[in-house]
Amino acid sequence: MGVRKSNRDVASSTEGMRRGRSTARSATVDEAEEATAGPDALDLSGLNAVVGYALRRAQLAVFEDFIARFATLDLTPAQYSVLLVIGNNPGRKQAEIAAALGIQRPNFVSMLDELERRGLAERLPSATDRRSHALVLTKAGSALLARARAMQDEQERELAQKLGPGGREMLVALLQRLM
Amino acid sequence: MGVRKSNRDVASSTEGMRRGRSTARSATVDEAEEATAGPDALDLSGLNAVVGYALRRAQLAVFEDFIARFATLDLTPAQYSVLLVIGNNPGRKQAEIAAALGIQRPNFVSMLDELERRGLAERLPSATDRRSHALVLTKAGSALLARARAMQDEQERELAQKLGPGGREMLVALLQRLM
DNA sequence: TATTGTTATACTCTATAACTATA
DNA sequence: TATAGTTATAGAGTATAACAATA
Repeated sequence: MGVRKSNRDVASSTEGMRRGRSTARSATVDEAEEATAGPDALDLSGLNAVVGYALRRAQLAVFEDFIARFATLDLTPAQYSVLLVIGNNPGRKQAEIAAALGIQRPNFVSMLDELERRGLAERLPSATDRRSHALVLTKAGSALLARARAMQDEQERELAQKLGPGGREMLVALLQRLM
Repeated sequence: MGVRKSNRDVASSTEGMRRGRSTARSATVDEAEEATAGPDALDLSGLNAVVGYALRRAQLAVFEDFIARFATLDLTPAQYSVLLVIGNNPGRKQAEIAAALGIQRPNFVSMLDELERRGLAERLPSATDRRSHALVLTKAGSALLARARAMQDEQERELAQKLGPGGREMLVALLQRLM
């Protein structure tokens, strides 16, 4: 199972996995066991109780939503994270940014190539080390990042509404403990 | 960014992403903003506050742990989920099992081929429809599933300890709201 | 010697089109 | 005409080895 999908039909991959749609309530107990059973629905109780599986499905759902929103900016989640970290840490070298994001150095090259091609980021020569590149955002990159941040904030607000009062902060705190 | 990794060095991909290691406490507020800052650590505050990013990292960490445990059984998370769903729903056809797991029908074929090759699952002829296959576990498949379940239960217990009193149930309930 | 960025490469996961045999 | 399983294939994401330039 994977996270990033192709750029075609993002929604289809999780279609068979979604069932009941819940709105904001108070978070109390495990509701995984009871499924909105259809006529000949399968028994998925064993899976729904598993933290790892719930994490995977939730992550897919959130990313799917993210990808759909960011399609207008032509940004993937990975590209957004790169712009965000460069923007908050200008002048750092590729290896540092890549490591912070858990991206292999070789794979980071083509990502940067693309961002540079689109005029969003730049590889400046380092003043102290002629091997390394100091990464910065261009004006266009900063502007796009600002728009992306605003869209991301909106998603965060909608997620917070789904999660109920205090739910978002609670979720993030719990997730932090798993890392 | 992706979820499933290659079968070689699973740990390396998230190496650059992990920082502070937290033990069981009570889950209260968002602690994402403060990072265990090293000498010249990067500012990742923007990312750590994002639900989607926290979800991705937590899911990678949990899967990494899962993969390491299940290496002794030579089972991937996907294979485990397939055995589990077939075990709980014997006699269903491929399309049903695949859809329940969010797996594309074409991609499910080779997964079943492998499980059948290892003598864990079987494609029986359907009594009512000569096009479809009724999926069942073999005795060996049921036995392996039992061992896998026990290992998975142990992981769940350890996760519950990391998450603190009521934390696991709370987490699953919150994740359900995102799907 | 070690590190930085890079190229080449391979493997996994995911997705679609199209075929066959049945219904 | 539609469905079940399958084949072939293509695209992302991710991983490693090895190279040149530099430290």
